[in-house]
Amino acid sequence: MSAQADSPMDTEQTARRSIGARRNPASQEAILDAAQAVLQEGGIAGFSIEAVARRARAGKPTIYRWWPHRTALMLDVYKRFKNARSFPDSGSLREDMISFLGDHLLGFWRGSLCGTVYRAVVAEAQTDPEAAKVLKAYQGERMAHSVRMVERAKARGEVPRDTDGELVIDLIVSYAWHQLLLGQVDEAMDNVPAVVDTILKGVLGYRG
Amino acid sequence: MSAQADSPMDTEQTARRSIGARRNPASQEAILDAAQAVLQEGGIAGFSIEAVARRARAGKPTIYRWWPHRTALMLDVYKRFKNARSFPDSGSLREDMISFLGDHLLGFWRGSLCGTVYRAVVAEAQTDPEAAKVLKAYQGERMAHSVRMVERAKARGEVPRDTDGELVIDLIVSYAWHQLLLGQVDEAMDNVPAVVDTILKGVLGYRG
DNA sequence: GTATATCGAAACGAGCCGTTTCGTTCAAGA
DNA sequence: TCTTGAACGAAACGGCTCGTTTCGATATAC
Repeated sequence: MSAQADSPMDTEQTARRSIGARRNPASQEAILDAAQAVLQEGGIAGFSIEAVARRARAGKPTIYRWWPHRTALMLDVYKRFKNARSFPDSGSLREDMISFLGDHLLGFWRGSLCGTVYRAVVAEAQTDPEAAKVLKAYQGERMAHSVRMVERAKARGEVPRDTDGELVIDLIVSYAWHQLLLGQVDEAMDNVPAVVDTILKGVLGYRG
Repeated sequence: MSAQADSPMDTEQTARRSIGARRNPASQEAILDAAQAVLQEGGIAGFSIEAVARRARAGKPTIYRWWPHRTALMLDVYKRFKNARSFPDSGSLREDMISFLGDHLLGFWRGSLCGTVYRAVVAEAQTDPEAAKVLKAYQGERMAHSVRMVERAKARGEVPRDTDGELVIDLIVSYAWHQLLLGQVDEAMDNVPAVVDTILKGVLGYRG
């Protein structure tokens, strides 16, 4: 996260100008930095093209030229966070799930302040159908990766072959979303093992 | 739902005036009707106090006087839907949970078009901290009611006394939220029994 | 009879929207 | 070498919604 290393203010000291008949990478960087800063500070509420342009010392037309919707800009910010994080593979489904929920989802959102950005994206998807489509596609892609956790457990004989892996992942992700959207990520960290155990073993002592 | 019976247009024909030094119920009704119509037609995107006031033929100050935030107005619209629905009490926790998830949450959101309103409320809570507080309070209130489902099961000896009822409810609600916010309520209906069974019994055949 | 609180209407300044115009900068191509 | 053309930041545009204020009319409560 290069943006984390630098102070939020020093996106650029000298005024940027055109570098000829091609896109200026410095401007692109500065705009993304500014968008990230604005999102993290004010959430989606304070996120406006005007604010981003001011902060980046860029012209509004420059932003509109390269990002058709403000959702596209937000998603680009989010993708900068989405670094290559390898999925857990501890040899135990329970450990994998705990790491997935506590580390990959909740911990990641909390630690990198990326949760704020993600909340904004989810909120935007409730408004803009285009954003909804992009988010849904992203979720599908993540699901395809996450479900391997369960597939590996099947291969180990840890769970039966006919286990619905997508349902298991979905329950975990749903819990994480719910806590994120209610602003309870910190508190939710404590419940991680209990959530995983409930999904794996159900309500202990349940007599159906 | 009286608002469903009437045409969306005929909130009032004659202009409403003050009826003295007290709140005008007709105006309150007209504003809620208008807010509901605007939300259902345009989602949160087209929802503005101006639009509601125009449609209700009401003054903006009248709205601001009685609803401190637009979120409060949206939530009031939602509550009009949610009223007078008794929680399931079938004598079986599994049946209660299936009814809760499939009927009370997903089915309700789908059937009454109320899901659109709720999505808007959740999205708004990502923007406005005040809205987030209101929504969180509402969730807490609902949780207090929902958790009785589990308490009754404890009384029947269906689950142990030390079962974490809030966690069980939370997992159900989280799943419903996730599907709602991704616009997958219809598809989610098919998974209701599987979700409930997973929460109650875990992954069948899991060998931890 | 008077005080008081409500109502709808209209207008306010502020902010952001998305677009257009303008002068500058410089790579690409003739 | 010289011209073309795209990208840049700055500024301004008309239009919209915001939340607030002012206003005259209304009718209850005291």
